[in-house]
Amino acid sequence: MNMSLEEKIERDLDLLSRGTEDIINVDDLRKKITRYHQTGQPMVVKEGFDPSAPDIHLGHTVTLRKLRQFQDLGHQVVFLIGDFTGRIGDPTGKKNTRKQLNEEEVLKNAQTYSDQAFKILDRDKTVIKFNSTWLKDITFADLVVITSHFTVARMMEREDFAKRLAAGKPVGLHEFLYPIMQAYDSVALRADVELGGTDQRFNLLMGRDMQREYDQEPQVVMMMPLLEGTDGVEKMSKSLDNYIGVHDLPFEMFGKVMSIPDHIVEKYFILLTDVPIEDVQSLARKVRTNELHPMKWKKQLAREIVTIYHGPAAAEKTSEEFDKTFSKKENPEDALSLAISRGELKDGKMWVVQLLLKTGMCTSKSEIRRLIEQGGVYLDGERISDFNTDLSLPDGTFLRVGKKSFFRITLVG
RNA sequence: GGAGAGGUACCUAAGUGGCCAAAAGGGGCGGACUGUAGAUCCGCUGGCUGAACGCCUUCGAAGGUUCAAAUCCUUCCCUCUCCA
Repeated sequence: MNMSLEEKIERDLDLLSRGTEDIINVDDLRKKITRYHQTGQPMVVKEGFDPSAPDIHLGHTVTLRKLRQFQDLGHQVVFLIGDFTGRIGDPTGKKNTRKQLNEEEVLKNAQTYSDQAFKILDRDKTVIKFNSTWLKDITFADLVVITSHFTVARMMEREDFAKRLAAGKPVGLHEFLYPIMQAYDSVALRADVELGGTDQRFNLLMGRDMQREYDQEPQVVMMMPLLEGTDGVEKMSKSLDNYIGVHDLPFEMFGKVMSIPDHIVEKYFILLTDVPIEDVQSLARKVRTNELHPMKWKKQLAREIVTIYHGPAAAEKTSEEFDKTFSKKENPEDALSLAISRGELKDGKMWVVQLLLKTGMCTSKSEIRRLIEQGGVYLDGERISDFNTDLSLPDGTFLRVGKKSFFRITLVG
């Protein structure tokens, strides 16, 4: 079908705006899109990645998916690895000064990081760059010139710096350099668009300022909302252990999605799935009018997400498995296998505490004893509440620890 | 360089000689319940010992005083505020 130029531009704008929190500014974006359609010159779309946490979770995929949309429309994505800045540690949102990483750690993380990102990005349409390429050669003299464009007051506008200062927390001088370097990256790349979370507002805007200083057209700043983790309150992050990893196994991924509170389900639909926006809204409406049960709603979300990372077959299977395990309380099929060598058994028996230690989920025996006394341990569906019990363990015995951990015992040797 | 405040468990934070393995809240874990790993309620939350209320280690670090130290003293490290 033949679209007019106007229609193409509006279509692109609509698509790219889905789920965004803020775009600074939309007119600039429209101008750049128009130029693309007129001249065929793609936009350079940049996002920087801090390689301090090597595991990608759904929180990261919010902007990655947006980058993918740019790619699908024909634009050039630069996956910028902040190997140089990573050694400083982005102060964004931190209540405390971040620990600095050494070069080796940063590079290793960068590798695993980009590998995982290609679960979402189109590898052929992505350029990977390291910001050390240009930042490492900056001299002290250069730095003086660059930093002279910015004032201390300007730096202190930043909420997290101001807050830390007000709270009597330390702010390292080197942390001022982070936004400056990130802004300089935009100059080095001649970025047309930079993507980031809303927490990146300050850093992203610095890029615009810096580009003006270097007589470049300022980049469009596109901010995506921060994704709450499974607790529904805090930003998804590995350190808070409220994350859903793109590498999580289907069952775990499904379960973690099911553990999010109801109020963020719609947001997850918008930011993490390709379900058309009208459908997302109609589902949410049905939940509000009690036409759709919140649990069913959430199960659909879980299926959508598992489908993206593991395919539709896995999603279907996992969904049934979940019902069996938690709604009907049956033993799940794919429990982790726990190998026990026959030599470790005495008269075919093993002490519970010893067995639990084998699972590797508790490191201290006091913790195990507590777990048992509180009734969190089941063997073949029977609760073991005395830690003095010796258990006979035939091959294939089913061990359940707490709500979510299941083991199938395999005898070896 | 000067003056003052502070560093307590995963986090916030109380405790200023014995009643302190250390209040309270958050988080986490377990149980009950059910709508799911959601909500609510209850319990647990340093380690060791096949378990008694027995031992060991922990309140920035190292020493010291004392029958007894998170608490007092000395030195050191770190942070904040004000002044220069």
